[in-house]
Amino acid sequence: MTFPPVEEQLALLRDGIVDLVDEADLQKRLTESCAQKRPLRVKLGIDPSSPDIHLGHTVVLRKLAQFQQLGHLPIVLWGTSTAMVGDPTGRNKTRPPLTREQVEQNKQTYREQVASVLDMNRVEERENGSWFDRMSFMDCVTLASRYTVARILERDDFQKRFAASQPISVHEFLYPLLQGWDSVELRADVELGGTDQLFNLLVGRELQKQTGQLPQICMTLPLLEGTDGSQKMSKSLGNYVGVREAPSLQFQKLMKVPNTLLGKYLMLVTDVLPARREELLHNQLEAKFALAHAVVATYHGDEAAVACRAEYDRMHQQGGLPDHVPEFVADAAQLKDGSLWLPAALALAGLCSSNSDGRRQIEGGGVRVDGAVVKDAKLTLAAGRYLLQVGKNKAARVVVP
RNA sequence: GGGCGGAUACCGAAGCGGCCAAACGGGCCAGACUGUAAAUCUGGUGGCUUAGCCUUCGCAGGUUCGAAUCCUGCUCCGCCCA
Repeated sequence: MTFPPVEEQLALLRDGIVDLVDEADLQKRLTESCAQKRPLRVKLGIDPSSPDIHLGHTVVLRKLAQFQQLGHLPIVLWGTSTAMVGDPTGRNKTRPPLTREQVEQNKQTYREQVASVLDMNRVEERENGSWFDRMSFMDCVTLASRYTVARILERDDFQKRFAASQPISVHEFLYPLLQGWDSVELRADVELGGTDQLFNLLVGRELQKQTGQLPQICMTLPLLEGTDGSQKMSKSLGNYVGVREAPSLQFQKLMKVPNTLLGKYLMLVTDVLPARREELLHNQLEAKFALAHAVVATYHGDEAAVACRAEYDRMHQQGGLPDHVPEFVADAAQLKDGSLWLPAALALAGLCSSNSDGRRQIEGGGVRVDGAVVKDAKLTLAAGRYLLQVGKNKAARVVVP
């Protein structure tokens, strides 16, 4: 195994990160790794607590992939135990407990999705259940004795919750210790995480020192805001771009990312190099197209990305139609005097959520039939085939028999 | 163990006997403006072929001509004291 020169590795690895504890340590460890031809063990813990991953998750995964490309060994640690405990980081509500089956299932789908970022043939996969499941309660007490309450309370969000008189469960106190113990079990050289993980990562470092290991290097990456531009990307807020979503949906969502976040997105979710990023940002629209292209190309291939761009131009600049316009055939029971009421047609095609919603959209001027804006909510469609559009993005054909 | 407070539409949050399908803010949808977006402005945001009707304010009962608003029980949640 040979590695690129240390300086070159450092330059790449530093890109996009927030905290690095500490840089001198990393440089030293990289130098040793070169000399001994030993890949670094780079740990990323993933709690399979929901079934899909989105671009927010890929930020850290991409950094792990960079280590892999440099010849180091990614360790994907499935938090099968920790997923059941639930990471308290940044939480104000208790998370609903997951069953073992759910965790296992989520792990499988995560695994497939992680494979689009990481070469899964060259990773070490582990599960922390393999050690935590075996620990007795007394083992747990021993682990707990390795850290003090004061030190756990140093943690920012515990402090805030404590100050705000919000509840903190005892098992939440334990979470950082569990995550830290994983590093001991894995003999990690480096651990990656989001900025909100810094505390947990540092606990790992501490526990390794206590057990006579070299303390791991901790590296954090920014949390990615969602497409709304303000809150952290998350499925429950609906501001995410899923890696499994259809190409055109991904493309459209990315075109809605606020301009102020373009640089960040390019840095964190694409391979575009820093110099090129800066160049792109001179023209924000082109930068945005480049971003949308890069992401769609990563998950669906280059061809799909090109097709999305063409579709987007057609829809937004020429008022045209999407590539695939679904067709719905009205049922005889939905007709009155042989025709179909327009709001009902919109609801039938899924363009509106109900007849009432359809009526409002029509009155608001957002509905087109065969390309012409219709403002009469009483309009009915006689037998025939119609193209219905609501806004710029939604279109469907409806056939009235 | 004791005391107190809360549960309202997607979310936050008003309302505290009729004028409440329920203020306001956020989000979301649509329109205008921009080769994108942002910002801004406008309209909309329970259902129903809608000058009207129907179903909603934790759950179940009750009082009243009339209840989101009052009473009783239940469930869940938070805070404080020990």
